[in-house]
Amino acid sequence: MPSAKKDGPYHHGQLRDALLDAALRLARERGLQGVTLREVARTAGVSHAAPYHHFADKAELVTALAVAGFERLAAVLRAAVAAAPADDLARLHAAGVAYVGFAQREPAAFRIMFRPELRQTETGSFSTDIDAAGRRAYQVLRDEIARGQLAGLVRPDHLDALALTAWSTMHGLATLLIDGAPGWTGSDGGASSDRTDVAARVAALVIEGLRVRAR
Amino acid sequence: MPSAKKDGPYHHGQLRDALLDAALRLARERGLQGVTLREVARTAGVSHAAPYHHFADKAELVTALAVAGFERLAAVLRAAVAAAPADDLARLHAAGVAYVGFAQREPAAFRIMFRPELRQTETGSFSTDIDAAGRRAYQVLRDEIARGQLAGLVRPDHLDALALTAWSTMHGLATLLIDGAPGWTGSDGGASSDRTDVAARVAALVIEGLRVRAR
DNA sequence: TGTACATCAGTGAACGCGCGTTCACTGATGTAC
DNA sequence: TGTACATCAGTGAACGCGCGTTCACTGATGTAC
Repeated sequence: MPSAKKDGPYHHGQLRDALLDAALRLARERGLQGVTLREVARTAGVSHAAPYHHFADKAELVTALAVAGFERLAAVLRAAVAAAPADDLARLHAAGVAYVGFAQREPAAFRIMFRPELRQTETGSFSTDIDAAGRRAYQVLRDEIARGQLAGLVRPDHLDALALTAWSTMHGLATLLIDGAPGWTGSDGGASSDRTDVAARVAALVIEGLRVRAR
Repeated sequence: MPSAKKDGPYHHGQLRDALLDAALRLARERGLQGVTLREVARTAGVSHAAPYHHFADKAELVTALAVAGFERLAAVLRAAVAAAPADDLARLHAAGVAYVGFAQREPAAFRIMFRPELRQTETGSFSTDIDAAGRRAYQVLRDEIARGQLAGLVRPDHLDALALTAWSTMHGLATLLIDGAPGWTGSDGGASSDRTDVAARVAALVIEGLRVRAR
């Protein structure tokens, strides 16, 4: 037990970040309904009123968490694309696999990012911040498909229809894998290596559908 | 104001069903966090302790809601398949479009069905009932793909990999459409007819990927 | 056809709980002179 | 280098709230004889 935590200074210094960390940890360990403002403060070692010096209310804290999640996702996708060879549609495939990998590595963040009640304000509109952060992640996928079209590998259909198809597939797979798909039992009964394989197979199949017919 | 409701008999008679109806209505109108046992009872016009004569606890009520949802989904998919022509892969396409249509018509039920915290018991295992009901819905999709393989239209890959790809795509599209996809703005800016079109286009594209290459 | 009685399906008060938020406060920090 | 003072970032008590669940109860129903 670190006494530094008990005897810490009156001013925390990094409380905003510490609260976000604590909230994410709670989401991971106890699920989304375990993320309460009071418990977040407790976890960060601070009184339950302290967060109000950094966030207007609970919604603002959770929104910040979602924005940070989308930024990490975009970074993961960009890294995957950059690491893959430029030939054929390997980069698009890598982005798809990375999307599912992110969801599997950070299921709590992934759920927060797409939970509608966390994105809608009381008036029913959407948080601009989350929308912008989401756009930056979507853009990575979209750009790779556009690149594929220029290279003559992807059919010249409407770009957003193609991108939405690819996104839907990987998004659906990610949610089914992390939330459990009722009624679906993996072919191999859940071998541990199965999951990354499954993302690669699914990504390959959906890319087949986007590909131009005549090679 | 129907006096029949005020002067109703002491015994309700259909309380179990009335509670499920009330819960679904609340989910529709106020979101999932608006579904509390007390409010459900209030909506059904009954005291807050009455539900305990029909459900062991809140989780049991919500589980029943999820099971009913999967049963309706399976029925919708079967109907769509039955109504479509048997040629080519029209039936598979119809099932895909119907899946998204169900989610759009019943977003509240759809969310309940796939909410993991509603399916997991305290011990971490899954509700057998929900799993069985989910399997019946999945089976419709799976059967159509198997049929496509027999007809030589779908590639002879592992059946569950193909079915998971199709399911993932339509499931992902459904969730992105009903929960809002951060950063995605539909090409047409959200024309009302766009949504059913988009499901048809996406379904067609993913089916392309499942199709055998050499015709 | 009546009556006794078990069972079923409601009621309403009460329990303990943790939540989000507000408020007056206090200790620490930094800046002007 | 010191001192006054504004500002910042914490504290802890308190607010009102609605929740899930339990309990002793009571009214209604159905069955045996």
